[in-house]
Amino acid sequence: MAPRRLGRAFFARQTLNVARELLGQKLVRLHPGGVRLSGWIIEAEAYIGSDDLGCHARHGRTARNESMWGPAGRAYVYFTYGMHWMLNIVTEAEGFPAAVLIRALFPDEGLPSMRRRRRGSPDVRLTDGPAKLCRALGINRSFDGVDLCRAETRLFLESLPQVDEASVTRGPRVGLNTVPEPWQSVPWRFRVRPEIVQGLFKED
DNA sequence: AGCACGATTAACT
DNA sequence: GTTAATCGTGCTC
Repeated sequence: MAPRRLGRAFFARQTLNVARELLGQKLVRLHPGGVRLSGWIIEAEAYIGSDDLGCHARHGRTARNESMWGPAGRAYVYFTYGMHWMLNIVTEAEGFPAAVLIRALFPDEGLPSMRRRRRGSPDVRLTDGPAKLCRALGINRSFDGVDLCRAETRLFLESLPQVDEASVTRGPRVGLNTVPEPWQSVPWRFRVRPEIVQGLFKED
């Protein structure tokens, strides 16, 4: 049975639901030449609107965060710390700035390419951070604004069964250390339980 | 024009 | 646990 691509309707919903339901879905990067790089999403965070003081949209609409204001199902890719790219997927209605940050993957296809891009990292560290997975998959500025729902894109998501509730943990978002409350502590981070991810690595 | 800092990572004590 | 790396971005002057 051929896997189905996640379409616009999946992303054009409440960001918290999208973030939760992205767990277990497969992120696929099509390499030039047809090689597939992919991994299952195991961690994601919601950033919701310009009132959310942890969200880049708190500055209003700017050149950098423009993609977040666009239609759902596009990539919002930004540069930070002078060296790292981060991948988000835009959610909700066009004109409302919200997105889900993809924070970690369990690597599946294209391991040799990922190892080349992330030279020196063991497989368990290949895609276990938001900047690491962008590096491993070769995601950079050129992906900002790309529509992940179109047939010919080189980046998209494939639909897989939902991760069951018992396998999911929820908590505060990471790295918002100077953000005012309640935004620093709202439980908008979703993860597949670490012990389950460890089990996935052991199966290989 | 200048400045402080970031949705992080790897290396080190 | 602490810190350097490294530069685009948004804010202040």
